Amino acid sequence: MESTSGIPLHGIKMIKEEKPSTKSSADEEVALDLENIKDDQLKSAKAKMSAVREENEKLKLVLSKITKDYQLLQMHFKKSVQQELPMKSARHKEEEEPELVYLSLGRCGSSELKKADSNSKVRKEDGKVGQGLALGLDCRFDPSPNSSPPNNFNESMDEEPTETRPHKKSLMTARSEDDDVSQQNPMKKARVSVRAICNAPTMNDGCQWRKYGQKIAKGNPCPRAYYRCTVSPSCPVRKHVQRCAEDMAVLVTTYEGTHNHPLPMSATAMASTTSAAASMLKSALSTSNGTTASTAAGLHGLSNTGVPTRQPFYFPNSTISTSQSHPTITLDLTAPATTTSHLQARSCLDFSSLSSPFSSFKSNTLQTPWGGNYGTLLSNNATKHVIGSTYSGIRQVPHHQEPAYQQPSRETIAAATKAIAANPTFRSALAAAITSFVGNVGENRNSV
DNA sequence: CGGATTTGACCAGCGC
DNA sequence: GCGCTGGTCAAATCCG
Repeated sequence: MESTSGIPLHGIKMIKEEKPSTKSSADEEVALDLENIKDDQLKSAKAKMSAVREENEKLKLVLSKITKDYQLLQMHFKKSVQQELPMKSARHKEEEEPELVYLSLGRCGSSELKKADSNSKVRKEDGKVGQGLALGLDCRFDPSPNSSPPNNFNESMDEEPTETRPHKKSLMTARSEDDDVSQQNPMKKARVSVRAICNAPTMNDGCQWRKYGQKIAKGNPCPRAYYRCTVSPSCPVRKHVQRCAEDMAVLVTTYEGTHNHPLPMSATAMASTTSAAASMLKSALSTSNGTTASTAAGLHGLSNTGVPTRQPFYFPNSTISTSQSHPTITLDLTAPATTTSHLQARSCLDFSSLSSPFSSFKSNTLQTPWGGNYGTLLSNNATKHVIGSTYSGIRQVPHHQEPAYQQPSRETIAAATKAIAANPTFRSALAAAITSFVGNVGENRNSV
């Protein structure tokens, strides 16, 4: 609170200035002057205090609202999960699928699981059965009480086996094991590609990466750089970065895999987003029989037939492709989103800037870990606004005008919760984001 | 000196 | 089977 600290200092300074000038005057005059000065200071201080109190009350209201909404979402989440369980089990019986639904970034597709199961006898020997296959690359809904929520990397890591990255010679054997799975699966690891304007050689997503290769790809004069996550030696996440041939300012970052370790706050935004996108990609492909290009229509909550699906997950300017058997969802952040009026400038991504999601709290705009704001989140068209070009810490260049926080109407909240409840992928991503968000509220308030 | 980066070589998958 | 391409490895090099 700079304003509060500034007032008394100014007052002290005034007193110091006044004292020597009244030295020769009568003591009464001095006393009167001092009293007047003190009164003025007191009044201004009181005014400031009341203003601060008001602001504090506002913040409290906002916080309580967030907490309520969070609890509401949690309730909806639990309810819908309970409701979906019988539906899912019925659906699985139809498709002869295993009970677990794997929404994974590349591994553990249902068919893959079956094949993996067939190989389980072999794999049991080295104790990597099942779980080894799950190795942090999936987000799943598991009816068992021990299951972790999807997209929650911290928790998912806890239940995963701690696999150390095989080095050098052992790498080959490990890769061959991995290949056993991938060779059996025609659909390779899902990828999330992010196109964004970025001047830096790589997009700062808050994670630690080590470059392990560079290659000139076909049809692009710019070399493609290959990175792997070095936060944890066993982390399977890779990314490759390449400038767009058509527009050198556009940086295309493609992520593959899911972190199997706790992420710094600054990195969770991107990880959650890519994971959610990958999960949605998976579901989008499954609804379109896994063939190419469900396209943006599917991402806007419509199936290829134009009929609304159960996926109101919204990624504007996004496309799906399955080139080279790699299902890839591309999030294009270079073009302005049609639904986000206040974020139409070309964006330069810096996900690491999200370490302080409440940076704009002063203006009553609640910054979410996506870099969007809570006002937008619960404004009209709530489901449309949540994830789009507003997501994931977009740093606007030039600085965008921050929208004022709008009190969401009941209908809006109802619509938002309905939409959220309808989509498990969105739910999980939102829950993770809100969890971190609410956590930050607490931290911030404690630190003040 | 240790870690990160560079870069040529190698391997696997895919299409013809 | 062969060539092309993407992806990875690992020795050499760079850098703090």
